[in-house]
Amino acid sequence: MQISSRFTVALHIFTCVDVFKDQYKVTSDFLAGSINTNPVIIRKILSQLSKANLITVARGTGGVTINRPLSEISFYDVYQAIEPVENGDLFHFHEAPNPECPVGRNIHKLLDGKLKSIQNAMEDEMKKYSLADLHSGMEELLEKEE
Amino acid sequence: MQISSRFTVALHIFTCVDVFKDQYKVTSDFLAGSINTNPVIIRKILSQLSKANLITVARGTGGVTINRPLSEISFYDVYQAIEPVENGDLFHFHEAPNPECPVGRNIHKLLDGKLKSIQNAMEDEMKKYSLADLHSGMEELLEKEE
DNA sequence: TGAGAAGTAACCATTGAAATTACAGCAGGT
DNA sequence: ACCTGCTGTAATTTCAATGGTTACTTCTCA
Repeated sequence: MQISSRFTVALHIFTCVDVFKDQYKVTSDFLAGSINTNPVIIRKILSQLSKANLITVARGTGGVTINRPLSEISFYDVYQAIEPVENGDLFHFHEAPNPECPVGRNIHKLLDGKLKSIQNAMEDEMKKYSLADLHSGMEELLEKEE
Repeated sequence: MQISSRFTVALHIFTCVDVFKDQYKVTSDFLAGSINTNPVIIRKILSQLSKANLITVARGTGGVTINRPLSEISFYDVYQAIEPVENGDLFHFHEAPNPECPVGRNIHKLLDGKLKSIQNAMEDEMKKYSLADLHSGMEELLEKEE
């Protein structure tokens, strides 16, 4: 099982907006062209990002702007805006284990803390990266191309 | 998106085998009763675990035994046995970004390392927990019940 | 007011998870 | 040698989520 491509698409969107914001008006069609998908898919993701106050999408005229300095938007912020994780739990349990079994009625108490710490390890690492890292990383890559 | 319940079910299975191995023959029906699911689901998971050499399932007579000391089976071992992650990559990309776009043709180079480190953070944390922790944890919980 | 763009509803196809039924194959007890 | 209980596994079904697509409404600016 994988985390849906919407997360990496969102990072792709931010990178595009950052790179092209001065040369082009960055619209959903423009982004769909770079990512090679459908504009409606992009709009749905843009909608999630703007509900999380990370970006502003101009109605009518079109175009995306980023609401905060790049260094103040982490991968985790993007992840949270995009992934509708149930209860915020990464790990899924089989519902309704048997309460008459000593193991069944205690399995949550046994596992919850440990699983949470695994999830936290991942999320904490996500907090270490920001869109500013994407900015500098992309600059380097583009220089190398020349 | 969540990691499938097969992982937590597998941990539940190990706990049951450990707790009940001396009192009962632990069969797929027995396990299905504790977890409250279908025996065939259990057998599929048992099949994955035995292919990974973590357990042995007795044909004919039935019953599950764990192949190694509990302290030598980590959550990560179980996770790897259970989750058929494509290429081992936790994060999914949208296929075929536009190679004519400077961002599109560099997005993988830009993100791959960072995403890998996030995945590694999770997997490393998984390696910190073993079935021995489940054994001691469950003992504590059962004592409290009395 | 018209053009371009976002918002969104309504579909559809595909995929994977989980459940279920059915049956063949195996091993131990009698 | 057979019966019983259990595993292995195929086939099917249901359900939800993802991703794609079309179509239409709404908005803003020139």
